[in-house]
Amino acid sequence: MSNQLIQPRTLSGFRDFLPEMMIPREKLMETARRVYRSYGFVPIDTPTLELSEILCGKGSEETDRQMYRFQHGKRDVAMRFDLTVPLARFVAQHHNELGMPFKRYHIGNVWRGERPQAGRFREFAQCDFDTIGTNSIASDIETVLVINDLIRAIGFEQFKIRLNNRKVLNGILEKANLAEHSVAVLRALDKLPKIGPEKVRLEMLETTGAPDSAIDQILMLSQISGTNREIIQQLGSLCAGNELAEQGREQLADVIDATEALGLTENNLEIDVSIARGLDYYTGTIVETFLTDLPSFGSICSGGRYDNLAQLYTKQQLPGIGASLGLDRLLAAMQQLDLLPKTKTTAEVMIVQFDKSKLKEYLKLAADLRSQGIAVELYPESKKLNQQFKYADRRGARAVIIAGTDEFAAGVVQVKWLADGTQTELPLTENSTEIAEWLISRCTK
RNA sequence: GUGGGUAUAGCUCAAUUGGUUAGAGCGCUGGAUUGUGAUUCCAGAGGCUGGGGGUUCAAGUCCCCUUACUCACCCCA
Repeated sequence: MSNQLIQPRTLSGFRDFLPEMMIPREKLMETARRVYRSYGFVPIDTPTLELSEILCGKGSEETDRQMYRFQHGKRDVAMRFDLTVPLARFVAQHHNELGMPFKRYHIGNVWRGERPQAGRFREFAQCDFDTIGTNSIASDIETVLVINDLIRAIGFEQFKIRLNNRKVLNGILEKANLAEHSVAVLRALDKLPKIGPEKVRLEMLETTGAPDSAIDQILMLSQISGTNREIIQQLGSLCAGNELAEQGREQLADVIDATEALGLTENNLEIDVSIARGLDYYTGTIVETFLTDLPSFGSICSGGRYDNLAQLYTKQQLPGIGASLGLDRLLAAMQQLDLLPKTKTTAEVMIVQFDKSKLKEYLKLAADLRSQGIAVELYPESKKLNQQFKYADRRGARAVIIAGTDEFAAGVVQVKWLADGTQTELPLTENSTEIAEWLISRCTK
């Protein structure tokens, strides 16, 4: 027998989640679910593994390179790179059963074999929501509203949703006779806030070989500034004469009008004509979302409109729009901003096991409180009180219930509130209702 | 995938120009305290200095490889 131990470790870009990280992580998922459901999105799931021909067909060379892919027996399989391509396969396969329009959300892990960095992992969860089967601008507006609700429900007020429209970009590219270079031009344009107009210009000249005058036309976009309405106005002359661009500009105006009427301000929603996003399938509205306090983390929620989601798998034309919350990136950002609670417990209340002979009474009290909606933990051993208290405190419980010989004789319990150390005596009645009420009134604060 | 930086206890960091047995704070376990956490005092556990190889009388320290993290690209949640 070898006594050589295997060093416990995880693959680069893959992580363990300890309880204090997993508790807020699950809470984020619950928040996302709640917000999505409030708009009528319904949950689906798809396999993490698919045939490579399903996942690789659509992507660029870059996504193919990042895909985890292997042979299993005779099959060539791959791990999903995002949740959108599986959705395309899913709706192509099931659209008769689903009916259109179809609004789904999907929370799941995806895998990308790229170099990890802060907020960038090789395995991470995405929380997608999409509306399939409609071109209505109402869906574009709702997509922005969902993102706004979602980020606020998570607890942020300092964030910026950046809005743009690919029709504006593509229309202006057409006007400048640069349509054939759209990928290179948009890729360079996307870097505008990061590297500035001069470097963007150089990159465009280098990659396209287009004349200065054409590049200048594109770079007019970098001159645009002001309020959302001013930007729309300034876009007027840039878009003039190109149907696609004008259509895009109108859609931008529609989204701004509607969301403004519902109370979204420029603090949280801003047109940014330089953003281009995922260069493969977006065709209309595009959005990305940044935390004001951590802009370098990149977008935590991005998406956009596409004309034909499932064209690889069906002849049905399926337009749609959706976005994806980068749950693990957001979690990493919150950790860096020290916004995560330190709690290591899921029970707000702990009962100490004071008197071993009263185990049944403790179990009954715990069951009573649970049935009234309180998460309760009974300390598993009848150890010294100070150790039991220490456990409750270290894990982040809010209250401890103590019942010893004296209390049982008097028909009461002591409830200690750990934050301030105060102790309250409450009657131990048939269903522990008074104790439950007291705890509920304190714990919800 | 390309290029730079870093790696010492669970965490944050020490350790003369290479020189005895690698230290501290926090955290963890127990005790002081058999009816009370967070404060105080005491004790203990925890390190093949990320892993492997090399130079040297001698390596945490110098060299090479590797792995992980990190930053910039690429791309993107």
